[in-house]
Amino acid sequence: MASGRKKSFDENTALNAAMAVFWQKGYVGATLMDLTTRMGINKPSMYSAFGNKEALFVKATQCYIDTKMTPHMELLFEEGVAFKQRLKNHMMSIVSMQCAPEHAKGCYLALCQSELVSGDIPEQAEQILKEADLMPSKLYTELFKNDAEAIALGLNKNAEANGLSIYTLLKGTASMARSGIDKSQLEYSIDSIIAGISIH
Amino acid sequence: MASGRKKSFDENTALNAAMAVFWQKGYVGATLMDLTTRMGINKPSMYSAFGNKEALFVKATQCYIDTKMTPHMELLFEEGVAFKQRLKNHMMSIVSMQCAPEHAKGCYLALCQSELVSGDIPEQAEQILKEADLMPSKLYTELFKNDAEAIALGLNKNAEANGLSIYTLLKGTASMARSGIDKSQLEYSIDSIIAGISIH
DNA sequence: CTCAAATCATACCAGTCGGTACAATTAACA
DNA sequence: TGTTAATTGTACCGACTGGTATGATTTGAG
Repeated sequence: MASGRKKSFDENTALNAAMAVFWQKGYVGATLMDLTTRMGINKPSMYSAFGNKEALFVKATQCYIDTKMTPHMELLFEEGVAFKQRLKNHMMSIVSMQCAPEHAKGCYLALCQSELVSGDIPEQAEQILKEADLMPSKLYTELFKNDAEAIALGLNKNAEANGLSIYTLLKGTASMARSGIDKSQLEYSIDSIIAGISIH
Repeated sequence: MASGRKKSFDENTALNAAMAVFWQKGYVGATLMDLTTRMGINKPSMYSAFGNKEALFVKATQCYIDTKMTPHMELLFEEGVAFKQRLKNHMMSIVSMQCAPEHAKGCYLALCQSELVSGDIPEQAEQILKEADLMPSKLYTELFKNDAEAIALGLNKNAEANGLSIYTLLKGTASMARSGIDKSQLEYSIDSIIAGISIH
């Protein structure tokens, strides 16, 4: 069975490039020209490797979740670290990424989720974005509800509200980071608010 | 001097409709079709009345600042109201707008500012968006720095950091609101964080 | 009533959008 | 070394983008 010409690009490398473009321009704003140029391939290669723009976006988004988002989440459950410190490590780690110079500022997901209201986002893209938005909410709530230390501090009483406060703050830093604010100033805000975390 | 046919639409009404479209879709996402349809006019009428898409956007944005943003700012300086209460009134008023059902959820400015990173926003649109982003930062900082009550509370020591914390939180509620969260839950977050406002 | 000025609707412009047909190129197997 | 399967580059598709030229319509002033 003769099997043909070799692929001249690495799919994973190309996917990371696509992720960077969506991170910068969102779903609608990213054109196939933007994508294929930065991926270093041309349209037919992209379509044969990923399907279409929507499928590429879904894969790029999943790649973001797996490689960028998940590592921050694991900091929340690190053993031998105090509850508040875990929370702080988690948030600082996220803020650091939001301000990193290697890619677009802010949060890939927050940016693309803001496009959902337009009604111009295709179905599967919408689905993964909505799921990704619910995930941290649930995770924070469960953390506040089940963590032994959090229970001892009485933070489990308002687990959901406390979780939403954390999430709200991080969405705020994402937005501020996208506007180009310094990392140090966001860290200072996080520090302040964590310090006063009665939370209630 | 004969002077012709009457305009069949009200410019201000049309401008408000355009504002609603940009609020929903951002600058790039809002097409002339979207705009003219919701404005109830056709393209030549739009171009003769407003210039082009960019000029329409600048006017719509200025309209947003004047009619939507400014009123919230005045709550910060209301006489006979305690400092923390003014801050709370201000934030609650903004959150209420971010969740209002009459128009798109979230913040018009935060949405369009997030498009700046793409590099696809024309010059004058970019300028007004950047100015509008700096304004609240300055205003909060000055409030913390100069308000008699804030000085008495020692909040003037970290005026800039405190101001940025407020702004960060409100950008967060804007993002959460856009995702469709309930107003009551955001109010709860604001309440909690204002309560613990040592701020430091 | 006439005529000039302003707005209206239609139809069009070049450029770009996401997506593809097709043929030239490349490589592994027989 | 052919043969065949896969990838590549080019050139194209209809639909839609922001923006306009044009002529019909409507108005007020003389």
